[in-house]
Amino acid sequence: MKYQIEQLIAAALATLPPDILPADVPRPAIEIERTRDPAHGDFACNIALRLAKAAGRNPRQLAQAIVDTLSVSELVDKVEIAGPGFINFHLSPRAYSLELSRILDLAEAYGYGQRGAGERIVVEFVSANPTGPLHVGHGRQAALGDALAALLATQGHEVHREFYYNDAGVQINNLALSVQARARGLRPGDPEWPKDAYHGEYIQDIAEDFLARRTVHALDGEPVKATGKVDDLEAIRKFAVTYLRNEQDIDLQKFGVRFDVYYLESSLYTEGKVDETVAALVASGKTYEADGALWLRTTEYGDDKDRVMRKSDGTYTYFVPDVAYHVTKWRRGFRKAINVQGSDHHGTIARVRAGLQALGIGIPPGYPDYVLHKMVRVMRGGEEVKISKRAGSYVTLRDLVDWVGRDAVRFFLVSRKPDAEFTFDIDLALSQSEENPVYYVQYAHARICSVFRQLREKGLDYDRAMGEAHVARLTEPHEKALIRRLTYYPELLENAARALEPHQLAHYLRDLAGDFHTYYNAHTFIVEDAALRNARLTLVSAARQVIANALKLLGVSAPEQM
RNA sequence: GCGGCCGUAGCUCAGUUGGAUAGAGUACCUGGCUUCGAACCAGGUGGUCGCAGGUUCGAAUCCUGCCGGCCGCGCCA
Repeated sequence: MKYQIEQLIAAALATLPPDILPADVPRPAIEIERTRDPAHGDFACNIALRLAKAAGRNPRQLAQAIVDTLSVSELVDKVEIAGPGFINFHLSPRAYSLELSRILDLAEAYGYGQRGAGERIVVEFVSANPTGPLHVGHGRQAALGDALAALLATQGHEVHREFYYNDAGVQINNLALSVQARARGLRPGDPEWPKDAYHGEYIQDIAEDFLARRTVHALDGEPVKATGKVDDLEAIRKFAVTYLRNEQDIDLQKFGVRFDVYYLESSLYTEGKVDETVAALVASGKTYEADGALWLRTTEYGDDKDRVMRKSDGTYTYFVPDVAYHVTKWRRGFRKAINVQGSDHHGTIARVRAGLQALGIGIPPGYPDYVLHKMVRVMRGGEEVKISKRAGSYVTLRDLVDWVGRDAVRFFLVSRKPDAEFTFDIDLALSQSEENPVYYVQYAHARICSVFRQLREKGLDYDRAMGEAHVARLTEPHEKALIRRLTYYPELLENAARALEPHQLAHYLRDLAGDFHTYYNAHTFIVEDAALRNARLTLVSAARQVIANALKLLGVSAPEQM
């Protein structure tokens, strides 16, 4: 609908005589906005305000000239000039009727666009190291990343959800040593307890299963059977990593998040991609040796200092496989890559991009994109619970989902801007779980389903054709407000996808549910007048559809009864 | 010190990529179930959009400076 209004304005501008709008006046992009106040109609255009100065005319006068040349459309009832020179469009009942029909016809696909058709995007998120259970920060990332991926898919993008495992390096070695220590019966604090070892209870669990020669397996790999041989550190490492990956798989499955690809850092080494990348960087001439290490001149690409690639002990720093990994994204055909990460990692952005630039293989400077989110602080009993794997005392995602339910956690974690800090008060979530906003939205959905159940109990049927034919009967302000909100949905998806802001979806749902509840309380749907009754049922049926669609994008259920 | 992000009602947060009178929830006060589900609705109280300049028809939004908070600044990831 917005697009059609835009076309009307564009056509009018093109036919304006030069004495009103000289041909040499630069034309800004036409912006069509939703009005904030229903009295201003449905859409507003500020083009006259933006052209006024260059055209040497006052905005209202110019707006009048534009309105005079607008062609007639069945979608538009009335066009007005208001305020300093806005052109306001009031849509016709016909326009509303057509859009409600579209919602019911397209059903699950309503709101989808084709802006991203053919473009492959990889969204990387969670990417937790397999050194411990997922914590609530990972939960925020999972909720954000999954909703973002779903949002991009609505715009026609071919989206891949990807999880990158840092299953190589120092931390994994620490993990193996920790499990080994536990398997030998050591405890934290013992003289022989390894430095920097993980203390969490889960280490003990892994050690016990390793000694019991249990078999574990991760979603994408072969089962691994524990040897039970305490001196075989490599066997312990393999078992522990698979064990923890499986634990994370379980958590994510419970959270309703799936990935298309699990990418293992270790595979970058075994497949030679790390060596390949290092060789290419050396060949590029952007590296140098100093202090026994190999450095990359990342400062040439905006980093604030050069970075070590190969340490003096011969091993690589983490950012080398990171660069190699992003090369694979590019080579796998993803011309756009979005990484959802904690903002505490923002320092890595410059060096990864620098590495990709130094390779000179045509990757654009802004590749990959990042959505950074602030950490989640957890409060319990009025005190902050420290999030630390090494300390082993932190709230896991699994705990949270068990306590307040998957729907509430997902909705809650995605409902605010990623770059704002998030305080998750466990006591509050527990004690007021029924006041969580997610129930407000789900209740609207269940209530609509209930209306149709009531209809059947009264021996009536919903006649959609009759309803669509009488949408013009929906003249109450509450009805128009609900229709306006529903027809905004496609624009919302487009805006939220472009801005990479899934939280817009949560706020929209809250508003939409509010519009419905208000309407529900103000008017009875199941009335004697069949034409009006079916028109109203058409409206709430469309509302149910859009609520269900939006909830699905967030990974939240849309119950028919509560 | 340098860099990134944030600062909006008592509290938690929105603000449609610069628009019209800054909005929700919560808390507090008042009212609404003989009715399609009260897990709901209606009304009220509540603001120097951190501070000060600048840009323009127009600023919570963009620029500069300052104040305050979080994070990062390793041959850790």
